[in-house]
Amino acid sequence: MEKLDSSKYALHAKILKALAHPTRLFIVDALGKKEHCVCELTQMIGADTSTVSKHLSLLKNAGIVGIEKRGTNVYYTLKIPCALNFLRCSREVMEASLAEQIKAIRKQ
Amino acid sequence: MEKLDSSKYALHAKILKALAHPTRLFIVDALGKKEHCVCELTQMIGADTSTVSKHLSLLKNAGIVGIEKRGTNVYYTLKIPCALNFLRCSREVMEASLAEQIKAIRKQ
DNA sequence: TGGTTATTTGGCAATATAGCCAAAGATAAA
DNA sequence: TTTATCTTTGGCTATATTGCCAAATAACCA
Repeated sequence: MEKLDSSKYALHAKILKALAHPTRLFIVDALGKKEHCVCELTQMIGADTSTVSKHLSLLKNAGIVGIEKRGTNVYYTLKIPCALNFLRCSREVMEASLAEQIKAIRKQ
Repeated sequence: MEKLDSSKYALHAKILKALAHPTRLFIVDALGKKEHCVCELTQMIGADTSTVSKHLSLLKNAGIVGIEKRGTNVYYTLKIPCALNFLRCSREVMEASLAEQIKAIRKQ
Protein backbone atom coordinates (compact mmCIF):
# COMPACT_ATOMS: atom_id res chain seq x y z
CA MET A 1 0.00 0.00 0.00
CA GLU A 2 1.25 3.47 -0.77
CA LYS A 3 1.99 5.93 1.97
CA LEU A 4 -0.77 8.31 2.94
CA ASP A 5 1.26 11.34 1.99
CA SER A 6 1.85 10.02 -1.50
CA SER A 7 0.03 11.98 -4.14
CA LYS A 8 -2.04 8.95 -5.15
CA TYR A 9 -4.72 9.45 -2.56
CA ALA A 10 -4.80 13.20 -3.03
CA LEU A 11 -5.40 12.79 -6.76
CA HIS A 12 -8.05 10.18 -6.19
CA ALA A 13 -9.75 12.42 -3.71
CA LYS A 14 -9.71 15.29 -6.17
CA ILE A 15 -11.62 13.28 -8.77
CA LEU A 16 -14.13 12.02 -6.24
CA LYS A 17 -14.59 15.47 -4.78
CA ALA A 18 -15.32 16.84 -8.23
CA LEU A 19 -18.11 14.31 -8.62
CA ALA A 20 -19.41 14.61 -5.08
CA HIS A 21 -22.17 17.13 -5.64
CA PRO A 22 -25.76 16.50 -6.76
CA THR A 23 -25.67 19.13 -9.48
CA ARG A 24 -22.39 17.86 -10.86
CA LEU A 25 -23.63 14.27 -10.87
CA PHE A 26 -26.67 15.44 -12.76
CA ILE A 27 -24.43 17.17 -15.28
CA VAL A 28 -22.25 14.07 -15.77
CA ASP A 29 -25.38 11.98 -16.20
CA ALA A 30 -26.74 14.41 -18.81
CA LEU A 31 -23.45 14.68 -20.68
CA GLY A 32 -23.26 10.89 -20.74
CA LYS A 33 -26.23 10.98 -23.09
CA LYS A 34 -25.21 13.91 -25.24
CA GLU A 35 -23.23 17.13 -25.19
CA HIS A 36 -24.93 20.25 -23.84
CA CYS A 37 -24.19 23.94 -23.80
CA VAL A 38 -24.20 25.91 -20.57
CA CYS A 39 -27.56 27.47 -21.27
CA GLU A 40 -29.21 24.07 -21.77
CA LEU A 41 -27.75 22.73 -18.57
CA THR A 42 -28.72 25.91 -16.76
CA GLN A 43 -32.32 25.42 -17.81
CA MET A 44 -32.36 21.77 -16.80
CA ILE A 45 -30.82 22.55 -13.45
CA GLY A 46 -32.71 25.70 -12.66
CA ALA A 47 -29.90 27.58 -10.95
CA ASP A 48 -28.07 30.76 -11.83
CA THR A 49 -25.94 30.53 -14.98
CA SER A 50 -22.87 31.53 -13.03
CA THR A 51 -23.43 28.71 -10.57
CA VAL A 52 -23.71 26.14 -13.37
CA SER A 53 -20.67 27.60 -15.09
CA LYS A 54 -18.66 27.20 -11.92
CA HIS A 55 -19.71 23.58 -11.51
CA LEU A 56 -18.69 22.94 -15.11
CA SER A 57 -15.36 24.63 -14.65
CA LEU A 58 -14.73 22.45 -11.62
CA LEU A 59 -15.50 19.30 -13.62
CA LYS A 60 -13.26 20.53 -16.42
CA ASN A 61 -10.43 21.11 -13.97
CA ALA A 62 -10.75 17.55 -12.77
CA GLY A 63 -10.47 16.37 -16.37
CA ILE A 64 -13.94 14.86 -16.36
CA VAL A 65 -15.47 17.06 -19.04
CA GLY A 66 -14.16 18.95 -22.04
CA ILE A 67 -15.43 21.88 -24.05
CA GLU A 68 -16.03 22.81 -27.65
CA LYS A 69 -16.91 26.38 -28.59
CA ARG A 70 -19.43 26.91 -31.36
CA GLY A 71 -20.64 30.43 -31.91
CA THR A 72 -21.41 32.07 -28.62
CA ASN A 73 -22.15 28.70 -27.08
CA VAL A 74 -19.78 26.48 -25.17
CA TYR A 75 -20.63 22.81 -25.47
CA TYR A 76 -19.53 20.51 -22.72
CA THR A 77 -18.81 16.83 -23.34
CA LEU A 78 -18.03 13.92 -21.06
CA LYS A 79 -14.38 13.10 -21.56
CA ILE A 80 -14.16 10.18 -19.18
CA PRO A 81 -16.99 7.72 -19.81
CA CYS A 82 -15.60 5.74 -16.91
CA ALA A 83 -17.20 8.36 -14.72
CA LEU A 84 -20.50 6.73 -15.60
CA ASN A 85 -19.30 3.35 -14.32
CA PHE A 86 -18.47 5.23 -11.21
CA LEU A 87 -22.06 6.24 -10.87
CA ARG A 88 -23.30 2.73 -11.52
CA CYS A 89 -20.94 1.44 -8.90
CA SER A 90 -21.89 4.10 -6.42
CA ARG A 91 -25.50 3.10 -6.94
CA GLU A 92 -24.61 -0.34 -5.60
CA VAL A 93 -22.85 1.22 -2.64
CA MET A 94 -25.83 3.43 -2.06
CA GLU A 95 -28.36 0.63 -2.22
CA ALA A 96 -26.35 -1.59 0.08
CA SER A 97 -26.03 1.33 2.44
CA LEU A 98 -29.73 2.09 2.37
CA ALA A 99 -30.64 -1.56 2.93
CA GLU A 100 -28.39 -1.51 5.95
CA GLN A 101 -29.98 1.65 7.32
CA ILE A 102 -33.47 0.22 6.92
CA LYS A 103 -32.35 -2.90 8.76
CA ALA A 104 -30.93 -0.72 11.54
CA ILE A 105 -34.14 1.24 11.86
CA ARG A 106 -36.21 -1.95 12.12
CA LYS A 107 -34.01 -3.16 14.95
CA GLN A 108 -34.96 -0.21 17.17
CA MET B 1 -33.00 10.92 -16.63
CA GLU B 2 -34.19 11.70 -13.14
CA LYS B 3 -34.87 15.21 -12.04
CA LEU B 4 -32.10 17.05 -10.31
CA ASP B 5 -34.09 17.48 -7.15
CA SER B 6 -34.76 13.76 -6.87
CA SER B 7 -32.94 12.16 -4.00
CA LYS B 8 -30.91 9.94 -6.35
CA TYR B 9 -28.19 12.48 -6.98
CA ALA B 10 -28.07 13.62 -3.39
CA LEU B 11 -27.58 10.06 -2.18
CA HIS B 12 -24.92 9.42 -4.78
CA ALA B 13 -23.16 12.59 -3.81
CA LYS B 14 -23.22 11.61 -0.17
CA ILE B 15 -21.36 8.36 -0.86
CA LEU B 16 -18.84 10.07 -3.10
CA LYS B 17 -18.31 12.84 -0.58
CA ALA B 18 -17.59 10.28 2.10
CA LEU B 19 -14.83 8.81 -0.05
CA ALA B 20 -13.49 12.12 -1.30
CA HIS B 21 -10.69 12.67 1.18
CA PRO B 22 -7.12 11.36 1.01
CA THR B 23 -7.17 10.01 4.55
CA ARG B 24 -10.48 8.25 4.03
CA LEU B 25 -9.30 6.72 0.77
CA PHE B 26 -6.25 5.46 2.57
CA ILE B 27 -8.48 3.93 5.23
CA VAL B 28 -10.71 2.21 2.67
CA ASP B 29 -7.63 0.88 0.92
CA ALA B 30 -6.22 -0.45 4.19
CA LEU B 31 -9.51 -2.01 5.29
CA GLY B 32 -9.76 -3.65 1.88
CA LYS B 33 -6.81 -5.78 2.91
CA LYS B 34 -7.80 -6.48 6.51
CA GLU B 35 -9.71 -5.05 9.42
CA HIS B 36 -7.95 -2.55 11.65
CA CYS B 37 -8.62 -0.96 15.00
CA VAL B 38 -8.56 2.81 15.40
CA CYS B 39 -5.16 2.76 17.06
CA GLU B 40 -3.58 0.87 14.17
CA LEU B 41 -5.04 3.25 11.62
CA THR B 42 -4.01 6.21 13.72
CA GLN B 43 -0.43 5.00 13.69
CA MET B 44 -0.46 4.37 9.93
CA ILE B 45 -1.97 7.77 9.23
CA GLY B 46 -0.01 9.78 11.76
CA ALA B 47 -2.80 12.15 12.75
CA ASP B 48 -4.57 12.73 16.04
CA THR B 49 -6.72 9.79 17.20
CA SER B 50 -9.76 12.01 17.32
CA THR B 51 -9.23 13.04 13.72
CA VAL B 52 -9.02 9.43 12.57
CA SER B 53 -12.03 8.53 14.66
CA LYS B 54 -14.05 11.25 12.99
CA HIS B 55 -13.06 10.09 9.53
CA LEU B 56 -14.10 6.56 10.48
CA SER B 57 -17.38 7.74 11.87
CA LEU B 58 -18.06 9.57 8.63
CA LEU B 59 -17.36 6.41 6.62
CA LYS B 60 -19.57 4.43 8.96
CA ASN B 61 -22.39 6.92 8.51
CA ALA B 62 -22.15 6.50 4.76
CA GLY B 63 -22.45 2.74 5.21
CA ILE B 64 -19.01 2.08 3.78
CA VAL B 65 -17.43 0.57 6.87
CA GLY B 66 -18.74 -1.32 9.87
CA ILE B 67 -17.42 -1.93 13.36
CA GLU B 68 -16.82 -4.83 15.71
CA LYS B 69 -15.88 -4.18 19.31
CA ARG B 70 -13.37 -6.50 20.94
CA GLY B 71 -12.20 -5.52 24.36
CA THR B 72 -11.36 -1.87 24.45
CA ASN B 73 -10.63 -1.89 20.73
CA VAL B 74 -13.00 -1.05 17.93
CA TYR B 75 -12.20 -2.89 14.73
CA TYR B 76 -13.34 -1.35 11.49
CA THR B 77 -14.12 -3.46 8.44
CA LEU B 78 -14.96 -2.63 4.85
CA LYS B 79 -18.63 -3.38 4.40
CA ILE B 80 -18.91 -2.45 0.74
CA PRO B 81 -16.13 -4.12 -1.25
CA CYS B 82 -17.55 -2.31 -4.26
CA ALA B 83 -15.88 0.77 -2.83
CA LEU B 84 -12.62 -0.78 -3.98
CA ASN B 85 -13.88 -1.05 -7.56
CA PHE B 86 -14.67 2.58 -7.16
CA LEU B 87 -11.07 3.31 -6.43
CA ARG B 88 -9.86 1.20 -9.34
CA CYS B 89 -12.23 3.07 -11.59
CA SER B 90 -11.24 6.44 -10.23
CA ARG B 91 -7.63 5.49 -10.91
CA GLU B 92 -8.52 5.18 -14.59
CA VAL B 93 -10.22 8.56 -14.48
CA MET B 94 -7.22 10.02 -12.76
CA GLU B 95 -4.72 8.58 -15.20
CA ALA B 96 -6.71 9.70 -18.21
CA SER B 97 -6.97 13.12 -16.65
CA LEU B 98 -3.26 13.31 -15.95
CA ALA B 99 -2.37 12.15 -19.46
CA GLU B 100 -4.58 14.92 -20.76
CA GLN B 101 -2.94 17.53 -18.58
CA ILE B 102 0.53 16.44 -19.67
CA LYS B 103 -0.57 16.69 -23.29
CA ALA B 104 -1.92 20.18 -22.62
CA ILE B 105 1.34 21.30 -21.04
CA ARG B 106 3.35 20.03 -24.03
CA LYS B 107 1.17 22.04 -26.36
CA GLN B 108 2.22 25.32 -24.78
C1' DT C 1 -13.34 0.30 43.54
C1' DG C 2 -9.56 2.71 41.11
C1' DG C 3 -6.39 2.70 37.26
C1' DT C 4 -5.24 2.02 32.45
C1' DT C 5 -5.98 2.01 27.62
C1' DA C 6 -8.94 2.76 23.53
C1' DT C 7 -12.31 5.45 21.49
C1' DT C 8 -15.70 9.08 20.91
C1' DT C 9 -17.50 13.66 21.46
C1' DG C 10 -17.58 18.81 22.09
C1' DG C 11 -15.54 22.94 21.05
C1' DC C 12 -12.79 25.91 18.54
C1' DA C 13 -10.17 28.25 14.58
C1' DA C 14 -8.75 27.91 9.92
C1' DT C 15 -10.03 26.85 5.50
C1' DA C 16 -13.01 25.42 1.64
C1' DT C 17 -17.39 25.28 -0.74
C1' DA C 18 -21.91 26.83 -2.71
C1' DG C 19 -24.85 30.03 -4.70
C1' DC C 20 -26.34 34.47 -5.83
C1' DC C 21 -25.62 39.18 -7.99
C1' DA C 22 -23.12 42.25 -10.77
C1' DA C 23 -19.66 43.06 -13.99
C1' DA C 24 -16.51 41.68 -17.57
C1' DG C 25 -15.30 38.83 -21.95
C1' DA C 26 -16.37 36.65 -26.14
C1' DT C 27 -18.84 35.95 -30.33
C1' DA C 28 -22.11 36.82 -33.79
C1' DA C 29 -25.58 39.69 -36.24
C1' DA C 30 -27.50 44.16 -37.64
C1' DT D 1 -19.71 50.01 -34.29
C1' DT D 2 -23.61 48.92 -31.73
C1' DT D 3 -26.49 45.44 -29.95
C1' DA D 4 -27.74 41.11 -28.22
C1' DT D 5 -26.68 36.61 -26.39
C1' DC D 6 -23.85 33.32 -24.04
C1' DT D 7 -20.35 32.44 -20.76
C1' DT D 8 -16.95 33.39 -17.25
C1' DT D 9 -15.10 35.83 -13.35
C1' DG D 10 -15.02 38.64 -9.00
C1' DG D 11 -17.05 39.53 -4.79
C1' DC D 12 -19.85 38.53 -1.12
C1' DT D 13 -22.29 35.78 2.59
C1' DA D 14 -23.73 31.56 4.49
C1' DT D 15 -22.55 27.08 5.38
C1' DA D 16 -19.63 22.91 5.71
C1' DT D 17 -15.30 20.62 6.52
C1' DT D 18 -10.94 19.66 8.68
C1' DG D 19 -7.91 18.90 12.43
C1' DC D 20 -6.32 19.77 16.85
C1' DC D 21 -6.98 19.87 22.03
C1' DA D 22 -9.42 18.66 26.02
C1' DA D 23 -12.91 16.17 28.19
C1' DA D 24 -16.11 12.36 28.38
C1' DT D 25 -17.17 7.52 27.66
C1' DA D 26 -16.31 2.46 27.39
C1' DA D 27 -14.06 -1.81 28.55
C1' DC D 28 -10.87 -4.25 30.83
C1' DC D 29 -7.68 -5.45 34.78
C1' DA D 30 -5.70 -5.28 39.43
